[in-house]
Amino acid sequence: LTTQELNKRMAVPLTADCVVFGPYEESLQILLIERKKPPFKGKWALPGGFLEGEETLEETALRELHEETGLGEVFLKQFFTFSRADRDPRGRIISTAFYALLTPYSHQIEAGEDAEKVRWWKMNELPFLAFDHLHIIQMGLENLKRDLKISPLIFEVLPRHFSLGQLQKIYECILNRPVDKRNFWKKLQLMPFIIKTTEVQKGSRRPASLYRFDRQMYQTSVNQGFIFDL
Amino acid sequence: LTTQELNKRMAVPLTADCVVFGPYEESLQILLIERKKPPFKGKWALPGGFLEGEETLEETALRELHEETGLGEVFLKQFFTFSRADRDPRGRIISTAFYALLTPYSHQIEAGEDAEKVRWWKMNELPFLAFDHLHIIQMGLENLKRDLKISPLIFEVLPRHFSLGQLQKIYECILNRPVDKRNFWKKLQLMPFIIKTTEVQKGSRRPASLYRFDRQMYQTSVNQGFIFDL
DNA sequence: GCAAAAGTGTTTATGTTACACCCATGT
DNA sequence: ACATGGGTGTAACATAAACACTTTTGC
Repeated sequence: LTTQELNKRMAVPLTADCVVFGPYEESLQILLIERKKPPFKGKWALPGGFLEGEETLEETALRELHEETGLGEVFLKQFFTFSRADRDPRGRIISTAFYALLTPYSHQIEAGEDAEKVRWWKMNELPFLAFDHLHIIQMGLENLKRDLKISPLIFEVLPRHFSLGQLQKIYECILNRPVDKRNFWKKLQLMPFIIKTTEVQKGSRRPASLYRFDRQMYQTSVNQGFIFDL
Repeated sequence: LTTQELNKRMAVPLTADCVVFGPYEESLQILLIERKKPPFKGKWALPGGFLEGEETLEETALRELHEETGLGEVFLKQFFTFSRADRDPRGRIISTAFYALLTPYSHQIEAGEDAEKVRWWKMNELPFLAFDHLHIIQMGLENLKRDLKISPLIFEVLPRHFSLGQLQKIYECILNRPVDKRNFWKKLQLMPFIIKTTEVQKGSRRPASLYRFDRQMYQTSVNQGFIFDL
């Protein structure tokens, strides 16, 4: 094999990085870890790590997220592969990025082996970020917003039974703008896969009816030509 | 370094593969090459190849497309990275896929070094495809259709000056359904960045007015809140 | 009884769909 | 003259946006 032939099969270490969005109250938050090792030791970064064994990148992302933050059973969506040669000071490392969506304080988080700390940061108060992770976050948010409008992503964030108020708050906080309650509720109630349960949510003030998202009914609707749009 | 440590930096060869769409007359076509070498020697596949040197994957895609098919100056969009361990019989190879859009017979194509032949195939008459390339094509088409609706992609396919009839035909052939002429034209004429030139297209029958897409005006419109939607 | 979130309809404006004929040219 | 694609407007319909008050509970 000539040098050129070898070059053509140049092998590159790959990582999967996760932009975990946690909408909470008024602001969208992101889960970051503080790096324990160089490079960028002590700096904040996206959870993620190297591809291992026979895994797909999707599996890498899930595993690393679990190892570094304790999160499991999370919805992940691949959105871009970052390949600039100078994006990592250790040398050439290519990263495939995923975003996740969950309710922050209903999941336990715990710093894993490679992380000094883990915590939620508000989108508009982010610290200095390692590598090109700020850029990755920005692209992740753009993709999330676009996908949210045309696919029933939002139900991944919610508990199995949820109130329409909860749903609306999450939506508002991701899109970062207020939404008219009546119009929003109307739209949802016209979706045949949003089903009112007999349960109510007690606790704060007037109890709210709880709804559930019926995945199977959603599939049926889509097959019959339903186009999701919020 | 322990085996595990080495494992964590497992390096993988990367390829960039291109799904080149060429809408023409009634049908959407895809550019394929016939492979000159094993594996899948003599079978049809997407143009693409290995990442080299300091390139980004975007640069790899452009270069390989040029080397294998003769195409240059093409609009490319990254849409997914395929990472199943068994997707390539040579071993673990990960591929980042791009789609491109162009008018087929206004570009010269020519089989390069690694290709026996290059030719356009109709979407609904595809031959047996190497690797997971059929799957890649399907995902590429889904992404193309989605992007086409909300971004001014279609102007990448057209010559600098184009008639609304040309535009409509391409649109119909990608979406694979007829479109109402008057409604379609109305929408376009309301876009401030679709500008009528003084030129006309002679040749066939009644001459058609030619329009151009003003990229700068498009940016201005978007900044002022314009939301592209066709 | 008061604060706080749940719940509910109607009107207006806007955008989308459906639809058919004349025009300018080449052959 | 005729065949071909270019070019144009309106009415019906559907969807989206604006808007405010009553209800139920916990404190």
